[in-house]
Amino acid sequence: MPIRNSDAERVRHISFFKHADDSTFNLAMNGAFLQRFPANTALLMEGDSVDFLYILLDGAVELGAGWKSKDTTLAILRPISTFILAAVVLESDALMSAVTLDRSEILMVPGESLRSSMKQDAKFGFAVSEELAGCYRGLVRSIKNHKLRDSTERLANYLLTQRARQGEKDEIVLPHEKRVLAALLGMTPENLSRAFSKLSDKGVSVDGAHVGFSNVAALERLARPSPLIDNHYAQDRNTLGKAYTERQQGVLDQKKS
Amino acid sequence: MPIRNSDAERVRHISFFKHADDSTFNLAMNGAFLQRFPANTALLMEGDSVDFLYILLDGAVELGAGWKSKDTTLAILRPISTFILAAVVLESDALMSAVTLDRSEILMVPGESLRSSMKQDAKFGFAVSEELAGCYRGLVRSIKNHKLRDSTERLANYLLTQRARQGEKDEIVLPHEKRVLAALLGMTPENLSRAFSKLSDKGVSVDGAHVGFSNVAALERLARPSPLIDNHYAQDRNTLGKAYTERQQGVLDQKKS
DNA sequence: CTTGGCGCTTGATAAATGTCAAGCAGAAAC
DNA sequence: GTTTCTGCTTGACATTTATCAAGCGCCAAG
Repeated sequence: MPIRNSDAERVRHISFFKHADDSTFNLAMNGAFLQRFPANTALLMEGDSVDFLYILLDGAVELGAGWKSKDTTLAILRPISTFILAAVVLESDALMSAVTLDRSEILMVPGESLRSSMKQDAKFGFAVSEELAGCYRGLVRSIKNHKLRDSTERLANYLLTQRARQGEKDEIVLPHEKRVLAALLGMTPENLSRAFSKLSDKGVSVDGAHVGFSNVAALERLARPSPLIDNHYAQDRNTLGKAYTERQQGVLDQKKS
Repeated sequence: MPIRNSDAERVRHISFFKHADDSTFNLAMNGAFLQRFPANTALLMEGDSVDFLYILLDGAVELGAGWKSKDTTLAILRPISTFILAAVVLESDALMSAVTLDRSEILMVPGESLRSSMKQDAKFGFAVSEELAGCYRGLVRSIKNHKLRDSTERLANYLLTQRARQGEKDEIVLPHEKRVLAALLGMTPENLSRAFSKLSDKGVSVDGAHVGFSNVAALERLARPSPLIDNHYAQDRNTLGKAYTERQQGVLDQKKS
């Protein structure tokens, strides 16, 4: 069943699709369809072959991985995000699992349609390259965060990043359960609790999913955020894709001025 | 000074360049030049703006990062490898530093030449997309390795990967100093020593840079290698690029058979 | 040949993090 | 309204990893 125009239009002007002319866009959307999933649905398991590019239009998705009896969370996606782009471009198996955290709407775009339109339209292909480059840079920041900071520093920087994304207010709402945040930051739930406690003397207070800040300067002195690791962009810029949010040219200079 | 044909020819049939026809290749190489650096030369620092794609033709390069007073190694490159591809495609600043470990020959390809040739030739652009996808997948494996395994498990898996790359012999040669390996694996040099000691009862012996294996089955039982984290490809396939080495479609099935 | 420097190993100790258990609060199910 | 379940916090203890120091061996410089 061909995709309804209204569903495809939801991504017409987001991320790398905005660089496609109408014929390229229609070629890319050939065979695409919208699917709705309840919460806690496994969309993909590690090692699965991948035939679709997934575009999260509503809800939340957790990308994860496991080994022996350990699991971890590699990313938590919010609308509008694409995922499994690298595996689709390379026609490879998935290296991550994907599970819905909330009830979600996902646009499934056939891999072959995307690859064909990239090979046919160099400008569109270049835009997808930029998106892949942005995804790569996001992962470089993530591994730097893990290798260079301890667990309290990772939490402190996470909170400052969320605060930037949620409008620089004195209170934010954690976008998911704390055990998911613990897995994302690479620690056990018990240690996330202890890390929040450590931050209480930097003015951080917690009430369920609500986190308050009363001494941002002290928190920043501990966190030492760096534009080379942390990416403080506003949340409503998420739909612009990783190519946009990860470009940041000259950002060291911007920070200094 | 234009690049000598003989220098450009060194990359004519490697990695994504092999997908370029002659005119696209010449456009990509427009303004390229070969440079030789002694060991321990800083090629790039984190935050530097990037104007060239670097291609390591000979020697070794360490990609690293620091924060506060901590440093880590993110990758160690062997010939023939490209690096800083994502920053060039996205026209962004470098998120990693690059330093030669040995005396090295590096081909510098202007970023604008590469981007122009990608935009002009969709097939070549697609090949660069595949390379970026491969680089991304390599980083996914790396972060999974760090988040899911302890330091002894990371060393054990590193050794098995090196053994696969060096021809499945009973002895390998570590390709760089142990303190660099320690930084790559995310531990201090003292802990690398202790991890090697822990592996001695799995048949691992060390004599300088030489590592011997006398009980590979025992080592594999501890290491539990997984094709979803580890990439056992032969070293002479390195010149084929990350798109090739990271594709691995259906590899779970291959491993089982 | 001698001296100095560097890489590495080992020991002792400190810090960070994980594991296990218990209890509380709130929400969901009955 | 009651019961059950889940997420989270806190305590106690174990394990992993880092830090600091000392010493050895080898290589480079003089």
